[in-house]
Amino acid sequence: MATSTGMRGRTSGNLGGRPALTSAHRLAEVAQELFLTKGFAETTIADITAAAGVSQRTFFRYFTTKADVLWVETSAEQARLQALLDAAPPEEPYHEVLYRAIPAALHHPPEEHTWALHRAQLLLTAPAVQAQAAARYAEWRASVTRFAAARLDSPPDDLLPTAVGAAALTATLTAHEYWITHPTDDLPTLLERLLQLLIPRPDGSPSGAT
Amino acid sequence: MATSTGMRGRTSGNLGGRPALTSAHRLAEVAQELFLTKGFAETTIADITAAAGVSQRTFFRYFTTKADVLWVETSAEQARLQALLDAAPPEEPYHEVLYRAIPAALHHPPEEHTWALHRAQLLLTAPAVQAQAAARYAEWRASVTRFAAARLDSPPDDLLPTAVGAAALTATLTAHEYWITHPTDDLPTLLERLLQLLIPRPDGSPSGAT
DNA sequence: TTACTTATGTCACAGTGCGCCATAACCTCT
DNA sequence: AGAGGTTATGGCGCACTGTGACATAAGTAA
Repeated sequence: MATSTGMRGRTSGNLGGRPALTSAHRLAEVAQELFLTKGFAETTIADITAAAGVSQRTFFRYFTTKADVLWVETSAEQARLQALLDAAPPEEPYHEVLYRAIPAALHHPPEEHTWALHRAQLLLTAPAVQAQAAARYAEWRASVTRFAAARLDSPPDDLLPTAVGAAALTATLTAHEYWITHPTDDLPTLLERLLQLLIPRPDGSPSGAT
Repeated sequence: MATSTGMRGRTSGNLGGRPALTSAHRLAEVAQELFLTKGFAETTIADITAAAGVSQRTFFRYFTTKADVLWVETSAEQARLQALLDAAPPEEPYHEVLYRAIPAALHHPPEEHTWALHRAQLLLTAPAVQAQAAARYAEWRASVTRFAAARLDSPPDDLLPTAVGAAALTATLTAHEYWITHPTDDLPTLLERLLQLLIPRPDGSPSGAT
């Protein structure tokens, strides 16, 4: 499964060859700061590369798309989720695993909260970013779908695991969306409540709305 | 509420002025056919306008974006949903209204089925199309959220109506996504099953999974 | 030094989307 | 018919994104 990040990362092993002038992280950092001051659409690649001191061509060697700089962190979160799902005890009900694992995978230390909030605002409002979003979301959802299918002992393209994956994804997105309009709310709490509201449970237990 | 379609429709009232050489519908028709034969990304605006016999500049007077031609039908579906929700009897439980109204709003006569399938394939797979998608999806979801909030007698930015709107949207999308990989399945049936699985109900009744 | 490797820069190009201005085609009123 | 207003179109230039081809800089190992 080629996780298909939009990054074209330069080779990591530095045994020979010209040393890199910059890095994906550095470019993403510079870019995100410009996005916050000028807005995503108003920031050009020329702005970013000028600030970073490299040529435009170099930018596109690190990222396939301008929007891709916003998704640097995503693969790490994706990997955390996958690891948490793999490590979950088999006897734990699948919905409880998800209530626990998804907020945990998205957890960031307090000092990154404003960064995470800014990122969420950019991810959910800039149209060009949405184009890349679908592919990332698909991986997130697929992890949950596979997990649910395994727990339900059904093929992953059955409707129920599909629904569980879709619910997990939309809970994640809705929580962030709600969060950016209510920034004082606690994201993990929002996440857990939405997961409880949205994830279907096969045992006929009540949905968590009250 | 300016429904903000990506169309820049020429004035409809034709009292005076040069008659239009083309129309949004005609351009969308030509474009969609090219998309199906060559693919979305591989079809250029020049291809479309050449086939339609107008200049490129004219295309961008009808649509703000290449991807917008795929969303012509959307505002009609959106309007149908809104009308159905407005007309629903107040005593009917909100989730049952949604089970009924959403498949109805998306209903197309049998002769349009292949067209609808092709459109769904394009909408859900071409990255550039996703950029426009978020705005359309937001309207769809907002209709449901407002409806749910009214039925639940709560402000529309409460978490429960928000979750209902999110569930309705993701059920719609997931049904289409499932449909394009299982084209022989019946879309309205898929829709209804997913709505039953995903829409949270406040009364503690079992979720519909079995 | 020589060879190899890797990152960068420059150039040219296709494609999207927009602003501006001229022009074509239709209307109504005189 | 002619004048004036209205609307759609066409053409031109431009900024920006993203790519391919090719040359070059700056390291490492022999």
